[in-house]
Amino acid sequence: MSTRPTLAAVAACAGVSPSTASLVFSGSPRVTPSTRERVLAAAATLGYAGPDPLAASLRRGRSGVIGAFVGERLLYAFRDPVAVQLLDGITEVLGPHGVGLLLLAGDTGRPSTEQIGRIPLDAAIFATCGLEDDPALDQLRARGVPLVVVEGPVLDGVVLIDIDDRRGTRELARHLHDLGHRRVEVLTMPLRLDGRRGPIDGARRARAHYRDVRHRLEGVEDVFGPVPAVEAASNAVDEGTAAGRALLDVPAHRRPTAVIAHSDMLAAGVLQAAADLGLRVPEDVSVAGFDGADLHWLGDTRLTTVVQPTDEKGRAAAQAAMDLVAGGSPRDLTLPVTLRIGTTSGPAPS
Amino acid sequence: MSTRPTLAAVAACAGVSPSTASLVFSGSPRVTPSTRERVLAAAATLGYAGPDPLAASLRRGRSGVIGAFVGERLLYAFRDPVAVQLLDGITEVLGPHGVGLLLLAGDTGRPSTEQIGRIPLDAAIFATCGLEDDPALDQLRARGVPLVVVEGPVLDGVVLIDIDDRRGTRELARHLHDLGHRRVEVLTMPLRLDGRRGPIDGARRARAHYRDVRHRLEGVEDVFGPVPAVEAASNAVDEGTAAGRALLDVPAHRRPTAVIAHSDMLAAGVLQAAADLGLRVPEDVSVAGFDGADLHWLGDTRLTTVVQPTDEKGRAAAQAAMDLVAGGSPRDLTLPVTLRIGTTSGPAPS
DNA sequence: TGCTCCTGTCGAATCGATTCGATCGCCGTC
DNA sequence: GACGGCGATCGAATCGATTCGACAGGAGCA
Repeated sequence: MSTRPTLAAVAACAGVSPSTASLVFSGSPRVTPSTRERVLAAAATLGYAGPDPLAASLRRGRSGVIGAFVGERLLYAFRDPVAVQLLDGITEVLGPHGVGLLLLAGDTGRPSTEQIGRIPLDAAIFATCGLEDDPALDQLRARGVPLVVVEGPVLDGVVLIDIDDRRGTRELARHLHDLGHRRVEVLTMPLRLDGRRGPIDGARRARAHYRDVRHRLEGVEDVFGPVPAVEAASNAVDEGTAAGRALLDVPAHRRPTAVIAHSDMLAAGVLQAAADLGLRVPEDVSVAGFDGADLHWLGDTRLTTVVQPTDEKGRAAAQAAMDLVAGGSPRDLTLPVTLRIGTTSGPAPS
Repeated sequence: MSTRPTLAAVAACAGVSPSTASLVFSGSPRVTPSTRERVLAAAATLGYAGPDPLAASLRRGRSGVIGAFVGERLLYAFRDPVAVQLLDGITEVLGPHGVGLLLLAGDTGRPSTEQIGRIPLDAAIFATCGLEDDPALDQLRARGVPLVVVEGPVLDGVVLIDIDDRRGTRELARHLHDLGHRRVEVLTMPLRLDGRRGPIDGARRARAHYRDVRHRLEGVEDVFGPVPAVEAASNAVDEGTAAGRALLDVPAHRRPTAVIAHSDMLAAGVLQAAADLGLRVPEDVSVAGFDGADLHWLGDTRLTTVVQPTDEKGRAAAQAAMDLVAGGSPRDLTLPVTLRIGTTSGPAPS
């Protein structure tokens, strides 16, 4: 009662050696049915529910836990359909392997360096926080934990799962260019997580933390050349609305004819802002996004966007992590994106 | 290079015993600064990044990981703002304690009984899946893992964090009754996760898996007596829309004057259905929800709802789990809810 | 009957750290 | 000068299972 029985106790009770008992619980076929039954009976008698995962993990050298870092506090990270879908893709692969997913949120100020050192992880996936100088990342590297980053920094010995951000926004930009748009503005996701919003200058851009943001900007510039860009403080709909209002609530001759947002969430906000200002989409202004998330509350409006294979990205990341744990050395991967033209882009107003 | 250094190696290199080295890494004040430095220097030389969490866990008897069960597949569970907020509340407490949150989703058919047995958990929280006969729950109980259930079944030795569902819907029902409503219908969350939807009969109701659903139904009946109820197949907006259409698309004299949904998500769907049918809310029909989630896409519409302290619920569950791990015996808890009257409830049409 | 081969079971080492009680040396005090 | 006390360090047991190589006994074959 006071303490849970051990495998050794079960073995003793069944009159076999601990090794044999262990074989039974690991489902080895090399143990006689009668012996197996005797051990299981002893286990039932003693109320033994199977080997202690901690001890087994130590011996095996693996804990069966893979960590996923999401940059922000959970509450905000999970408002982002892309983050959720990514995690879903990850669990889809991990689950059947009997591997658990541990969430690590960089919420409470200090990114819990303490915590990271104390938790048994077989590998870690940097899911939505591709910082280039994340201390948590460094620490895990030092500990020798296999690492996978999703759209993160390029680092030695770290597997990178990427998407072709730049090509995506380039095609999108070309689409808008073909429609006659010349006055285009970009609304980006945060360059750093410091709550800043507003126009992006060179200095700010140079200090960008996130590679994907840079790439999505470059794709647009491949077509339009230098383009005014505005930064949102977070990837949230109301951020998009606020930024959209600032972009669109100007005299018509100075108003952009198209707004390219770096995410569907932000684009949805811009649509809202346009509606608030009485602007028609796409007649008065075209709006485009990125991600291909299905934002059900948009109703019949189909956003013009760059569709990325988010779930595939999650699965690939998880698979890479599993491979690393198994001792393999999976290769970096860049997944393709596709342009999806919806009802929010049209010819530039004359 | 081939294998990571151990604490013993560091100790040897520093010329101290393993025990002393261990003291250094656990930050004990009882070790001389010069010794400490020597050990740390040796660690740096060998590239030792701190004690192996697995070994430490085994010795300590704790892994620093707490599991959270979310019933459905992640993708669906996280569409529910309540689930997300609950998890956020949990991490809010766990994070500062250096404890990680492991997500366990009952996704892939078999609820991964295998997985549960292999993962080192200090405690588990059943977050959004209060099944009364969950095999995972039984297994964890057998293993002696401390358990907390949120709005789940009442079980011996399991801490229950609850909210006052029944009182909440009772007050809501009284509000509607006071407004003159007499023809009221209820739209419930799933009674079981079997994908069934439609009117609920006695047999179905008797086989309900979820206590909170029952309680929310009883609260309404406390005021209105037996009331027709319809079940949604999941807690999703479009489920609410489908059910709402079925409820409202009938001749006016048979149409309910008020629909009480068991969640804000479902209520949002009903609002959508009403809009689709050209019904005004609340002039033609009143709609109420439950949760107090802020569904930003509702715009200016403020849903009449029962507000539950979701984050507080998460924090309480996490705190209880921490207490259990520490050897305490936290008490069950029932948190209060409050009625919030919005713009979607008004006098019954005559 | 004797030898080999195979199968089921056992012993013992191992995974890597933590921790309690013991020890050793040093300083202060009587 | 001897002894008490205290603080830093060390030894060794322990956490609970896994696993490899050894071993014993029975079956098959010559």
